[in-house]
Amino acid sequence: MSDASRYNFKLIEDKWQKFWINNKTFSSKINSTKPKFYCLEMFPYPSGKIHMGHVRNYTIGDVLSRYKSLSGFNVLHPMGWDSFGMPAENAAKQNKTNPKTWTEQNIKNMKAQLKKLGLSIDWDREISTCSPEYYKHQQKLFLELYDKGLIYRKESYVNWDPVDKTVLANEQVIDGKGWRSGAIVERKKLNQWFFKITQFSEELLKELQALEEWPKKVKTMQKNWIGKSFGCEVDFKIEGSKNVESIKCYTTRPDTLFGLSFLALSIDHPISKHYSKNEDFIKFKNECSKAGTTEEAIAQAQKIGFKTNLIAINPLDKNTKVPVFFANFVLMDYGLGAVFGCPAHDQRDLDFAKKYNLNIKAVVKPNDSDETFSVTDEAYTGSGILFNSDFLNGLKVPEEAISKTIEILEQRKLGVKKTNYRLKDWGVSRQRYWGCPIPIAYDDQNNIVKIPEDQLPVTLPENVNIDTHGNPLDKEYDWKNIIINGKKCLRETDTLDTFVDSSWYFLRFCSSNDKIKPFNKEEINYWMPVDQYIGGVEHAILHLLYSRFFMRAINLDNKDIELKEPFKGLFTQGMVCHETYKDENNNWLYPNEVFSENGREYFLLDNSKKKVKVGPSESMSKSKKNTIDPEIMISQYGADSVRFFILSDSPPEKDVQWSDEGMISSFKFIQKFWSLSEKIIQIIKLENSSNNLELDIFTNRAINKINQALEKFRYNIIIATYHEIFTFFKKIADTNKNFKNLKDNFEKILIVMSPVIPHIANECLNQLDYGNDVKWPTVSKENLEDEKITLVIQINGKKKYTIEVEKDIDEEKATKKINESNLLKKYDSTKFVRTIYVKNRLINYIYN
RNA sequence: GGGCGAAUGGCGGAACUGGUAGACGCGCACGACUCAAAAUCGUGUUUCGCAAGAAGUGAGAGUUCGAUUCUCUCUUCGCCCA
Repeated sequence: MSDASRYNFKLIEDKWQKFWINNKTFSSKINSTKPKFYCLEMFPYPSGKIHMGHVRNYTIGDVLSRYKSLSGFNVLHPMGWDSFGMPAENAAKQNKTNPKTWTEQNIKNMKAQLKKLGLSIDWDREISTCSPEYYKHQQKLFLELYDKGLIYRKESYVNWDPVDKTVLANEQVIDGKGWRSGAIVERKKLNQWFFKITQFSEELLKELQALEEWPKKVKTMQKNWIGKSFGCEVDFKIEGSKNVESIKCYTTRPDTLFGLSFLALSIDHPISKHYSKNEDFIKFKNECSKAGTTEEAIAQAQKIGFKTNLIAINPLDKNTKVPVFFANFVLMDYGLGAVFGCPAHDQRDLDFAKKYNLNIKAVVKPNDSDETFSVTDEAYTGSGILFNSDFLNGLKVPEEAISKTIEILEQRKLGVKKTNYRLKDWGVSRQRYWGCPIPIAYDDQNNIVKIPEDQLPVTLPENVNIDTHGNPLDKEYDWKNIIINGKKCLRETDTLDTFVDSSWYFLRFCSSNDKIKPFNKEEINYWMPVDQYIGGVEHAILHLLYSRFFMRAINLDNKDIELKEPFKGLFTQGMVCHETYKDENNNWLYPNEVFSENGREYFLLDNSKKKVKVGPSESMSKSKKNTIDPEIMISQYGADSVRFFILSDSPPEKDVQWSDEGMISSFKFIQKFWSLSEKIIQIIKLENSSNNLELDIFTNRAINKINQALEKFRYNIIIATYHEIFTFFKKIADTNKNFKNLKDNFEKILIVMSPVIPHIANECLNQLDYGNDVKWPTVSKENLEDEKITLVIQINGKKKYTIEVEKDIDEEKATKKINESNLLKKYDSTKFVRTIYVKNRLINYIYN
């Protein structure tokens, strides 16, 4: 290939990117004459540079957006920045800059990088959650939801880092220690703001069902997260106290009541107030707070208890009296903060019982065991039959036993059936600077005061000292002290969880230029819901659940918006993976620090004698240095090549391996395609020759294949089809004949290639003098299948021969043809039983 | 421990509702061009076998004329929850 004919992607890609911006090609406006399509990818955190995960995510969305747009939809495809959050604060501490400058610089860089990918984004709708233009609306929404009673303040436990004097998110607690300071994390009670998501537990669960275009996996995950369980509240009469008459426990296993061995209460149970002066109890309570707040931390922590002098009576058996403990594994937020212990059939209870030498009585035996069945080291939680249980003996567990026991308890007024949810209210307070200020203050009596409308927005003070322990806002006295309605007040210094920012951004995109309201009715009702949402499966639970909650919260008592589910379709893409490399000292190495000649043995690039240890392919991460920089790839191979490669090797929902060979091969494809296109453009200038029917048929089928792959997100199949297209059109071009239908078919091909490789496809179309009104080609039903088909001849279900026959012929004609061919001569006709004929596919001869 | 999913050539992966397994790409081999190499183009490439042919979709069973596809058991891996 001569250099002159080489495709200059830098020139062409730059040209088209400018063209799209100058012509506002992707700007979106309400248009009632067209069907709308809202395509949204999860917006990025502005960390500084885009990574391959972004490239994959946004390429998938871009292919869909461009396809829908060419197919006649009015497409909304916006982009923004999830720009509040901890990394900005950490970076500010490290680099002595401020979070705002750092974030804005990152956005600038990343926006330029995204533009180089050639994405069809309406940049006029760009939003950034850290800008007051965005969060002022969020503060209004906060107050609205507060007025609706969906937000409240209560004391709650947090993971407390005693060194950094800060609250940690669950994922920042690693092995019970703070991720930054390494200090042992404590449980600490703080006043915090909560969103009442549990008000919608049932709705959020039930309405998952209607989300037909969501992956089943994600729906299951949400279902488990909400965790609906059926059980019952049981009343236990108490002896040994003047203050306490009875304790209510929640249980999902009332059938094991005859195995009762103790009651366990949360240290926050109302009864604990009777022990507030008991020194041993206070000691115990302190002991309990030396552990994290995650369910996992609590499950793994050693089970400890504080024995009270109370005695509980089994409601079904007055003769069984058991001790009452406070225990660290019981949580006040779940159920009633009190459970009954049945050690034989619950591992946690068993561990506890063994530690405190409590009774262990089995009441469920496996179907194949007899009355001597007992439990020693491992609790039995499987199915079976009740025994040792008086009048409950013989009931099947779980089918009849649970419901029957609840029935009896209800009849005797000893308990009530109860539904419980694992889902807890959403704590949104963060003791940090770089987040949306909560628009609340407190008067001198510590009463909650809403910031009045005319004092909104509450903007973050600038030039604060970030490099400090605890929340920097606490020390901003000028900012904190305010006057509301003539009264001195103190601002709330907590900021909002960044999940709040992303719980409604998809609404803001619909009206991102509305200065007054967060969003307006007309635009929401036109664009929403998001038709296709695309992002990583790591957000399957929290972000998506919070967004679903927000939609309902906004909807409550609001007749303007009818919508409940924000995301009609959801697609979760897989990760981009790469091998990992380590040097002899186990330091991670970047892929561009190593080289290999055979793909098996790797050496250091700057010292070819030093061998490199190759680890398994894992999702790209900065910490393991197994990253490939998209910016370098784009500058080296061009955006079209990178887009082409990132879709080529695996279906989008699965993980994809980054491969240098694959990247180069994609680049070569673009080059080859350019030469082919140049040749075809020359051929088209020649004198017309005849029509080529094969050309029509091939193009029609290829487009049909691409359509089907597009609808099913099988983007790797699209790439395979592009390769087939190339091979076919190369053969056509090699004839050097300008078939009458060549130009038309080649144009169609360029259009169906344009979603993946928009720059080169548009440039080729342009060189063919194709106008600006590009429309997706239609597929004709004719010629989708061949006139002649290959019929398979099977003997006893195994393929033996094939034979060419006309399409749709019946068995009789096919048999005649086979008999003429003498193919079956060697089979013993006396042993013949019958045939099975599947039209256009096969004929199966059955012999004995 | 529970839930969900996956397993197909040397590698990434195709295969519509049960009907020709291995599309397409990578890699590899051979050939053309070249003094030579790179690049490019062409041909071939599941395994065993010279061939005819046989076997073959993680393992084992089952349903069926026919199973990568449906059912059961097991193994391994991944994800989520604990």
